[in-house]
Amino acid sequence: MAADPVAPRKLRRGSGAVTLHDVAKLAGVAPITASRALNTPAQVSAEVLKKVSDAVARTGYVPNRLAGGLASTRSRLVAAVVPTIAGPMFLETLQSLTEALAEQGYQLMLGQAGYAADRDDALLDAIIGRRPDGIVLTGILHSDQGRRRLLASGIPVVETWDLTPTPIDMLVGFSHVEVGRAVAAFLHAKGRRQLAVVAGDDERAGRRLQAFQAAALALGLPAVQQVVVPAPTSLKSGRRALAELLRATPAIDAVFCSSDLLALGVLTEAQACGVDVPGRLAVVGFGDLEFAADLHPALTTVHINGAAIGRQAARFIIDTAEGRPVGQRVVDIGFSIVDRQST
Amino acid sequence: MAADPVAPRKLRRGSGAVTLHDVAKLAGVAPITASRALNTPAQVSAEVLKKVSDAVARTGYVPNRLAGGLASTRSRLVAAVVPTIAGPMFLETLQSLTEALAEQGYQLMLGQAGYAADRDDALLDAIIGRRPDGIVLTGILHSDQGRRRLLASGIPVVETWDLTPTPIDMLVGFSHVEVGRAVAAFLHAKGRRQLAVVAGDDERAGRRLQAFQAAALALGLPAVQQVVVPAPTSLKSGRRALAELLRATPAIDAVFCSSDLLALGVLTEAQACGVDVPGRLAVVGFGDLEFAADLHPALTTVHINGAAIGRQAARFIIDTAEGRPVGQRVVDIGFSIVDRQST
DNA sequence: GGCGGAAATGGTAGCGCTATCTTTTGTTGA
DNA sequence: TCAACAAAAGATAGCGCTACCATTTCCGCC
Repeated sequence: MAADPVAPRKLRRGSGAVTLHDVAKLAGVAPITASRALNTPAQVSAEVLKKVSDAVARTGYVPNRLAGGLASTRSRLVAAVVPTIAGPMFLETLQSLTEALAEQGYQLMLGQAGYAADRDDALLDAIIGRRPDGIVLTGILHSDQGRRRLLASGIPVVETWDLTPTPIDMLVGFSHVEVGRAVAAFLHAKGRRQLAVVAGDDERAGRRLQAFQAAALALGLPAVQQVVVPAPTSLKSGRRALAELLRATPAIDAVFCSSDLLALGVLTEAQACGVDVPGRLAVVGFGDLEFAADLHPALTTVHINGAAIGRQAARFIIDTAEGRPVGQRVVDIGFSIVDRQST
Repeated sequence: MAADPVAPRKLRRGSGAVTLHDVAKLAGVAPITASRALNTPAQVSAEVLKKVSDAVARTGYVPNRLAGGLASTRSRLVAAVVPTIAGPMFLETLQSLTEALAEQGYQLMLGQAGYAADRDDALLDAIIGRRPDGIVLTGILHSDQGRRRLLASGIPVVETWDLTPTPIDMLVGFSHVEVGRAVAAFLHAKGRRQLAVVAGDDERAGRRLQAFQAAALALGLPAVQQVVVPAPTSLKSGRRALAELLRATPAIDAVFCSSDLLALGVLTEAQACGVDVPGRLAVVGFGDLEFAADLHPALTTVHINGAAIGRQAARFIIDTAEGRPVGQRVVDIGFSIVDRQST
């Protein structure tokens, strides 16, 4: 065999991985045809389809979606922004979101906004730079400027876990005001009169709290005692808060907590202090986390269908990305009060 | 003004967003210079730097990292695979991983393997297709074939939460066998003799369980009772498991649970049944989740520094991606038993 | 004063894929 | 038989960025 006459300046830059060209060559078709065989198999003859599938199997080819995304301006990436992943509140939403996206070939990128505003900008750069096909906002985006940047980026945005009057784009959530009202009415109907609230220091919990207070007032109840604890909420905060409440106003007969974790803390402290629940004190949580039903006493709480929120958010984004029209851009997923033993 | 003499076939395909070329033009430099001003500012004069920054600010330019990743074969994406995000166990690791990555301009992609093996392949395709600079495995990757594919992909892999004898690549974790042994010795030293285990049905918990049993045997204790519950573990499973244990073997005086959630269930059931903890029954958890310290009684548990695992995993991947040599490729992060009131 | 060499800038050529258009092949009916 | 059209396959030209090489500029120094 003759030696290669030309000594090529081997300026191979690529990753060295199998490319669509390799597959096409092996299958004996043009690259573009191989591309079609993989992406729109209906446009290709059965024979070509087989040759390409075989070539893919033989080479172990995995399409480079960065390249695909660049060429098609569809990255099949979706960003989710949460305050922090450590709080259990949004996990169910994230889980169902990830799953629903994965089923359609989309991948979730996770961004944590933290509970402080100053990282917003860096986070948005990181996200927008990846050109996701959509952004799911769970919990607050702090700055108005951030909202404006998102809008300017042209990326579809789904806000979740809320029902704001002025959504950026699409929205799946429920009314925190309604929750506050409903819980106040619920406790009143159960004969509770001295209501208290333990709420995390975040904007939505604040809205529930205010609505709760207003509703209690409207029902002719005495002033609602309140303790605000730092976000993210924790069992410890709940214990401390109840201790504080009992010290300041021993007569309280119901506590509405802004998370189930807080409620667990309240329950724990009550037990440690010998306060009977629900005899002397009713406790209501928020979120209906998995453990709520099996506590002792089982926790009465506000149930939010977090998984449904995630699925709907995925549907919004995928529909938009695939060019299907999205009819109703605002979905109220509702909530329900699960009446268990703690009230 | 004369009409444009050439009617260009406007085949603008792009996203319409500001590109590096736009910035360069506005700054009056070549695109490549603008690129350097953004990525390696040290290689550029102060004057150019200023012009480019101004142009960026004026246009609101956000670099397209898909294009950058394609050109440089460095996506600055890192994939994390967890069994499910809904279990609280790995959250701390995920959180610190996300943060540590974000600080260096990397973004996390989340993949859920589920507790079943059949989605492995699709998940790997989705991940490998995005050409991440690294993959963090938390919890098991099911199939051996999956491991082989990962290896073949050439992507750096960090396995976490374990200390396997044959790591794929890099590893941050601790020894589950040591945990099992240490807890057995701990309970024995506390005078407990009738040990029991409630363990989730996953491989690592199984290894802790076995080591625990073996150690108990070696210490001359009677056979360890065990209940295996489905993964992911839950409070409910814990309650049921204790009920079952007490029915079958009322004499048990200590329970080692494979998660804090399970331990909370055991504690709850004990309280509901009037079983005194720690008087009659000692309870040990695993994970030291945030709530463990504030339960009543405070939960004795095995502390794992999940945040440290996340940080180390990030360091591994970033060092590898930036071409820095990684010295020690296996890091034993250790564990400790936090002795609180439940034992 | 001019030369070596570093520092700063620019040009070119892709990374691996797909949108768009063009060509070829196959099918049908008048 | 061949125009008329649909289906299948291919050619071309980027997507927006960076690696690599080439060029220019600016010093210091013998």
